[in-house]
Amino acid sequence: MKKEKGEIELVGVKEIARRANVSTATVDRVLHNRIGVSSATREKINIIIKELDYKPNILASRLASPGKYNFAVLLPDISSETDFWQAPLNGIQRAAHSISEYGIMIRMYFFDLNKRKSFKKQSRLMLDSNPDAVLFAPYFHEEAIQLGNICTEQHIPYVLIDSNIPSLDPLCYIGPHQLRSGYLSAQLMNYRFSSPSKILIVNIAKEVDDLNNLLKIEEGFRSYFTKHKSQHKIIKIDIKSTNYLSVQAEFLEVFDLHLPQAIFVTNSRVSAIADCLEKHGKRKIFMIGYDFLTKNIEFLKKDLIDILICHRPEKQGYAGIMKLYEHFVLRSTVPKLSFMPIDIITKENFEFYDN
Amino acid sequence: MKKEKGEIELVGVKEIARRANVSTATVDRVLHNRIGVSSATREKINIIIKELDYKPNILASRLASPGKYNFAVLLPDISSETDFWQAPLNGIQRAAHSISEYGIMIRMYFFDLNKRKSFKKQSRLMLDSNPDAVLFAPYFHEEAIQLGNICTEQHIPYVLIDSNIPSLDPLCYIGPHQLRSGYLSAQLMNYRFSSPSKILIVNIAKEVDDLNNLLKIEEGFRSYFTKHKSQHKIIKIDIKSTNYLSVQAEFLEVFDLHLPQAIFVTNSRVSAIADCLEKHGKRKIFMIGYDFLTKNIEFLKKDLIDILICHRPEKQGYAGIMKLYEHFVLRSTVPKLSFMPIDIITKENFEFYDN
DNA sequence: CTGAAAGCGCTTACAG
DNA sequence: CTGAAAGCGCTTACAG
Repeated sequence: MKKEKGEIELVGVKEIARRANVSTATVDRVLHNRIGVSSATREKINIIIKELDYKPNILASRLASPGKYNFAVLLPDISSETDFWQAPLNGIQRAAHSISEYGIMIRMYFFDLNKRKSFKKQSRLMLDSNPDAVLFAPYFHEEAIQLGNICTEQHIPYVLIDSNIPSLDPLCYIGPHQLRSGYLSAQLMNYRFSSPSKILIVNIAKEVDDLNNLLKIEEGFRSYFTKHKSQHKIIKIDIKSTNYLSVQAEFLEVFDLHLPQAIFVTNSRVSAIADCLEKHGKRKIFMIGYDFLTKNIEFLKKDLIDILICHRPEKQGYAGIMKLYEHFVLRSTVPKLSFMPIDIITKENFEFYDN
Repeated sequence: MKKEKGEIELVGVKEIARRANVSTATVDRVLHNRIGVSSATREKINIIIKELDYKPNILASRLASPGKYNFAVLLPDISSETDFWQAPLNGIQRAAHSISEYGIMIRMYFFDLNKRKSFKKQSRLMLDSNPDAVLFAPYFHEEAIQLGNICTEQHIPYVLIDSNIPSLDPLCYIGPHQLRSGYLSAQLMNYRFSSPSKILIVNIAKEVDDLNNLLKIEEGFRSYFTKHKSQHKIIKIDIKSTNYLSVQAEFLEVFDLHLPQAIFVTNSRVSAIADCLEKHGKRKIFMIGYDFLTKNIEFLKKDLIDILICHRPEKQGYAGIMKLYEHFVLRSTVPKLSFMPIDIITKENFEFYDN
C-alpha cells in the first residue's frame, strides 16, 4: 500500500465550489437537480462540472446520505415439487449483501405456486410495506397484471424475472427469450436425430397461466422443425397435475402408446419423467429438459437426461436487484429487456456451470 | 428516499471503543492486526467484535484510507490473426471501472503472440513499474514461469488467466479445465455421430508452448472416446504456421487425403478452417471449434461451424482483477482455482451469450 | 502501548 | 437563494 495522493488531481465538490465562488451545499443542490438555486448560479456551476468532467465519489455520497431504500421481492415459495426458486432467491441475497452498505433493505414475500390466492395476498402485504421498488415473478397472469398496474399507479418501479408479460411496462424484464429457448432445444434434437423420429413434448403445469409460458417454449420448438422442414412426428401431452404419482401415470400412458425416440420436457419437472422411465425399466431415451436442479442433475449423471437448458436463475435474481440499485442509487438508465443466455448443460459440463 | 436511521443499530468502531473503554484508534489497530496493542486490550476488543458480529463499513474504510494499489496486467496484443484477447481486456476494464473508486490503478502491458521476446520485455517493463499485484496470461511457458517466480520472490501476488501452469503458485488461476473442455467436445461429437465416423483434429499454433494447451484439449477429446469405446477413426494435424494461407494449404492437403466427416479445431482459429472449406466449395461438414469471435460467429450463422465452445474470456478478465481486489481491499481468502464454465454456443443461442 | 484530533468527499439540517 | 457547520464510519499522523 502506498500513498500517492499527489498522483490524483482532486476534483470534488470543494474544487467546484471554489471555482464557482459558492459553497459546497450549493454545488450539491445543482448536482442533484434540487430546487433553491438561482439559474445563474446553476448555470455557472454546471459549466464548471462539465469542464472538470466531475465524477462524484459514490462511496462518500452514500456514506454521507442517510437515504435508505426498501426493496420488496415476491417469489414463489420453494416447494417440495421443485426447488427451482432457490436459485433466484440466492441471487437476490447475493445482491442484497453486495449493496447492503448502500442503505438498501430487501424484504421478501413468498407465495404458493399452487394457490392463486396466495399471490394476491402476498402482493397486498408487500404493497402495504411501502416499498420503493419491487421485483417479482409474474407467475399468475391476471394477478401479475394487477400488481404491475398498481405499482405503476403508485409510481413504484418494478422488475419482472423469469417470464415476461408484454402488456405490462416494468422498469425491466430479466429472463429467457422463451421462444428462442424452445427453438434451440429443437436444434439440439436435430443434432441427435438427422432422420425423421418420433418426439414427445411434455408440458407439466397445474395452472393454465404457467402453461402459457411452456406453450411459448413449445411453439419455438415446433417452429424450428417447420422452418427446417424436419419430418419428425411430434406428439404432445399436457399434464395438469403436479403431484408426482399422477404426473407419472398420465405420462406413462402416452409413452407406452407412442413409444417415442426422444422426449422434450418444457420445464424443470423433467426429473419426474426421468424417474418414471427409470422406475419402470424403460430403455434409454434421448431427453431434453429444463433447469439446473439437484434432482435433474442426478439424472443427467445417470444418462437418463441428456441435456438441460438453463437460463441462469441465480443471475436473474441478482441482476434484478442490481437493476433496481442502478436505477435508484446510480440513477442510470436500465435497458428494458435483459435476456438471459440460453445455456446447454450436459453430463460433461455441469460441474463448471455457474447458475 | 426515506430516513430511517432508527431502524439500524449502529455497531461501528465507536461502539466497540465505548464498550472496551479504549479509543477508536486502538480498535482500528486490532481490526487490522497492527502492532502496538497490549495483548490484554487486543483480547478484550476481539471478544467485543465477536459479540457484536461487527462488519466494517467498507465505504467508510476506503474513503478514509489513502491507500492506493497499482495492479499491472500483461496480455497478448489484439492481433489481426485473432481478436480473442479483446474479451479479457474488456473484462479487465469493466473491473477497473467498478473498483476505481477504491483507489485501484491498473496499468496494461501487451506482448506480441508471435514474439517470445516481447513477453520478456513487457514483463520487465511491468515489474519496473512496481505493481502491488499482477495479472497475466502465461502464454510462453518458460517466460511465464520466470515471471511467476520473480513475482513470488518480490512478494507480488499474481493471477493467471486462460491457461494454467501447474508448477507455479499464483494467488489464483482463472480459466478453463482444458481436459474437460476437450472431453465435452467429444461428447457433442457423439451426439451427432452415434456410429463410427472419421474425425479430424486440427491444432493450429505457432509456438510449441501454446500447442501444449491445445494438446490438453486434444487429450480430453480422445479420452472420451476411449472411455466410451467409440470406434471413431481419429486423424490429426498440427499446423505450426499462423499465416492464413499456409494454414489453409496445410489443412487442405490432409483434408482431401482423408475426407473426414467431422472436424474438431482445438482453438479459436476454427474460422480459418471454415473459410477454407467454404472457399473451396467443400460439402458441409460437422465442425466444432473454440471461442466467441466475430469471425467464428459469422461461420456459425452460415452453418459452416456447428458448435463453438467458450470459456467466458470476458469474465476471466473481470474475475481476475476482482480476485486481486478481494485479496487486497477485502482481505478475503480467494480460492486457488476458479474454473470457468464450458459453454456450448450454437447458431441458435449465440445472440444471448454473455462472454 | 494508547488517545485526541483531523480528515476522506459528500450531504443535510438549520439559519439567514 | 445561499452558506457555515456538523456528520457519515473509518483511518492516520502525531503526541505522549
